[in-house]
Amino acid sequence: MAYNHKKIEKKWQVYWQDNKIFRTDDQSSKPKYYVLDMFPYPSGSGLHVGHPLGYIATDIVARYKRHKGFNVLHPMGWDAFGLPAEQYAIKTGTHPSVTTKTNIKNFRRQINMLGFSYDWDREINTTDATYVKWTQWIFLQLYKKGLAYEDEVPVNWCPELKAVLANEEVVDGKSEIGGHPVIRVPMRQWMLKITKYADSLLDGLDDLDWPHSVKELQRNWIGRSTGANVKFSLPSIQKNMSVFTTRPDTLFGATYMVMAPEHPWVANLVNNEQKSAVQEYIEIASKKSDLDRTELNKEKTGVFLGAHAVNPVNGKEIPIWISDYVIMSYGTGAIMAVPGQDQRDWDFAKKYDLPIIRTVQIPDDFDGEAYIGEGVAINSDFLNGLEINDAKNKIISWLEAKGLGEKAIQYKLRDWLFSRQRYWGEPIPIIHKDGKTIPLDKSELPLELPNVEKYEPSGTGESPLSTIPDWVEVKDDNGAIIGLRETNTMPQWAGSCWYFLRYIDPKNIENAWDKSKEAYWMPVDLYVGGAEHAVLHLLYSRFWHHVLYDLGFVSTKEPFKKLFNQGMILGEDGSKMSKSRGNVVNPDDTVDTYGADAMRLYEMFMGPLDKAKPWSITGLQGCSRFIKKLWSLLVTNEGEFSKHITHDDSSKETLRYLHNMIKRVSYNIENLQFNTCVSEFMIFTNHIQGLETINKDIIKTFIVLINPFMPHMAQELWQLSGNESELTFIKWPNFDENLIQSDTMKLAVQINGKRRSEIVVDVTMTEDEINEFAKSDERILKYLEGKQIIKEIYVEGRLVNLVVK
RNA sequence: GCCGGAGUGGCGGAAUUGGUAGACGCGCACGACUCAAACUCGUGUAUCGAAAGGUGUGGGGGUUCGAGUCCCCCCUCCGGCACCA
Repeated sequence: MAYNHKKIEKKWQVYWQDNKIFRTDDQSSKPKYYVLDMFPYPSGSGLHVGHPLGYIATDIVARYKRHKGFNVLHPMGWDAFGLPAEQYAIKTGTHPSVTTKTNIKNFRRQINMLGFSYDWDREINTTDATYVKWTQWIFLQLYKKGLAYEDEVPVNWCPELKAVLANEEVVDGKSEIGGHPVIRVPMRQWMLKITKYADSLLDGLDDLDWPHSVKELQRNWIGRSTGANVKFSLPSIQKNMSVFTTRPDTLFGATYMVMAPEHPWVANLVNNEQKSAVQEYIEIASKKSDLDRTELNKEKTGVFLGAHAVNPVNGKEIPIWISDYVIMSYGTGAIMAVPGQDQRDWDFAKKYDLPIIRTVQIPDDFDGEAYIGEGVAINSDFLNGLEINDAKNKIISWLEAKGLGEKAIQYKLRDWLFSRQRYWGEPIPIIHKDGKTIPLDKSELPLELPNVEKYEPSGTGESPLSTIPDWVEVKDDNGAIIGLRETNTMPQWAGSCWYFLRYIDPKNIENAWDKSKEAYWMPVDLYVGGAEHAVLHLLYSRFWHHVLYDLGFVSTKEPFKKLFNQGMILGEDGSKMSKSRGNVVNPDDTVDTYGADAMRLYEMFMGPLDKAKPWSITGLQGCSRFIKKLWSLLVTNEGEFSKHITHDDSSKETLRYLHNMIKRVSYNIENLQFNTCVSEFMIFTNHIQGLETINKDIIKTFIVLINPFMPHMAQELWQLSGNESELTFIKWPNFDENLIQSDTMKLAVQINGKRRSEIVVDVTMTEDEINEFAKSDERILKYLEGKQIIKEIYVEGRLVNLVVK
């Protein structure tokens, strides 16, 4: 009987669901294994074949670990707040929760059709009130710890749309919708003090089993640099200007100072003569969009303020300029310019004819401009002759002793802009009263979204919530207004910062999670998802987790022990799958035609999980062919287990194939190398295809091995073989190294490292015997004629290499 | 520019981490089955050469008995950051 994937896959999916085979016990004497997927945003367009790639991999690991005797937590849920549903609501008036519900239904159907072993009793949805409650609760923990504050920060304001836009809604300085100009305008926002955790987040990376590239990305993003703050006095306004530098050793070479155009002191510093030029420059700089700024990078511009600063090491007066190559938001918004040792300063100095003093000895063969290499200090008074590091230490001590500066650390990382002027997000649980902020009490949570008529932002750029007085105004029993609710909502990142904790205890109404359950399950053992989340999601959720750890709510500092990024599946044309290219492959069609097992198997067979690789319909057909072939090998036309499957003893050769497969498949699953596992199945199948009879126990072992990859067919075969016990929990087989050994082995014989012949020897032969045998080989003899053997190298089970002269 | 990753047959990719390069699959060719085609099965398939043999893992050097694998220089592609002082 030909393999009927539709019937069989449906049958087992219903069986798994009805019998709750994958329901996970909260506590167990078994060791735990927590394998997590990055949960999806349920978009309207559904999945394409690339989306479930990571889910297939984690499902294989989950099923494998169950065979290995682990209590496996493998949940799925929905990151359901987000812009598309809100935009759809603005367009059609459909409430986002309605859209979300529909989309989730479709996503769940698509995910289920692939036969994943999720514990659906733990399904979560970030937009459920029961979930929002705890997202808000965590926000309040951060607030109470002093990590949430309000600040005026620039946002993307589109005057035409009267709306604040997210970065992804701004393309080339214009709104994505309509192409209207977008400018940066300061607005009151909620910020989270992630910078306070910069060191903690940096240090935590060291011990994580994460891709090297992701760790590097996060390190660069945090961007820690060490140096010193140096005080320059500003005589004209009788203030001190502190600047950050990583090269305090070059202080004697600081020949001018540059401030960001937006620096608040500029207005005070500028003299009358320069006033109009400075104002004009500030004007132009403020109008530059981000794109212009990068384009104009090539040529540096700036204006002299007509004021001076005093270099603390030598008392010299140096001119102060403004230029947009200095950023207000890093350090103090001002720099000491050392053109001799910094190329940017060199370029600027050359253009405006400012003095250049080298303070590090350049090598004889140096022909560049600014010199940033190693060398001893020159032109630097008491630092002269010192290597860079020694000079740094000495000048810092000197500055500290005189009260003119100190050692300092700076980060590129900025605080997290946590508020959005949107409807479809978690309301921030804060009440404003008399200029103060009052957090809601836990008992008042969740603070739910009210129904609104319109989803557009209010004309002032505030969220649509601000247009509902009933909701905004908090009244006492007499109806008097005692406060106003915060109308900003949280960003989409909020829900995904802690969802892995809620899976542990999804129905808990007393607490976000039970502490003992958390202690049992955390950390996540394996986390698989796309590389696009390398920084933001993974940094934000680590930040929250570090805070929760410091507050004693969680038992581990780091949430994700091992991280893996699955690669992209490209279209058949080798480019990214997209509707506009028309190269999207739909999993519904694929599963319908070839079945879930074939799709799972093919996606794993395509290549290494982390690499990008193109889809190939013929490749998929190859895997489908393999499944049908294996089926027809084991099952008769009448749908019964084949008569060739007997209790006859297996040949040594077959046992060797089997145990080799067990060894390699086990090792390769542990190392997430699923493509080679599929090869192993094919090699074994090719072998048994040529046999008269096959031992039944061997086939039963084989069924366990393929179960993680092709669970539907494995279950069906398991049932046909007459097994009553549940396949999911059958013990994973061990391999016997002795059975992998053959009686004879093939060795290459090399002359001077070049392969010249091949010999078959008995495994019992000694090294000397093998060497002698190799030397007597007919093809080797002619290479030895008239030569002298100076060395004989035997590599066990591999080769003999004869070095001749 | 800086940081990270990758370059192996016609294609996707293997190679126990220094030991017979090209497993497995796709594609292709030939053969069997068929009136025929599809399916299925079998055989072959890095490359040059009639053969003996030579050459081959982006290019060039090096270490080694032996290099796809280690070291140095260079090229190309992908991802990220982008005046961070």
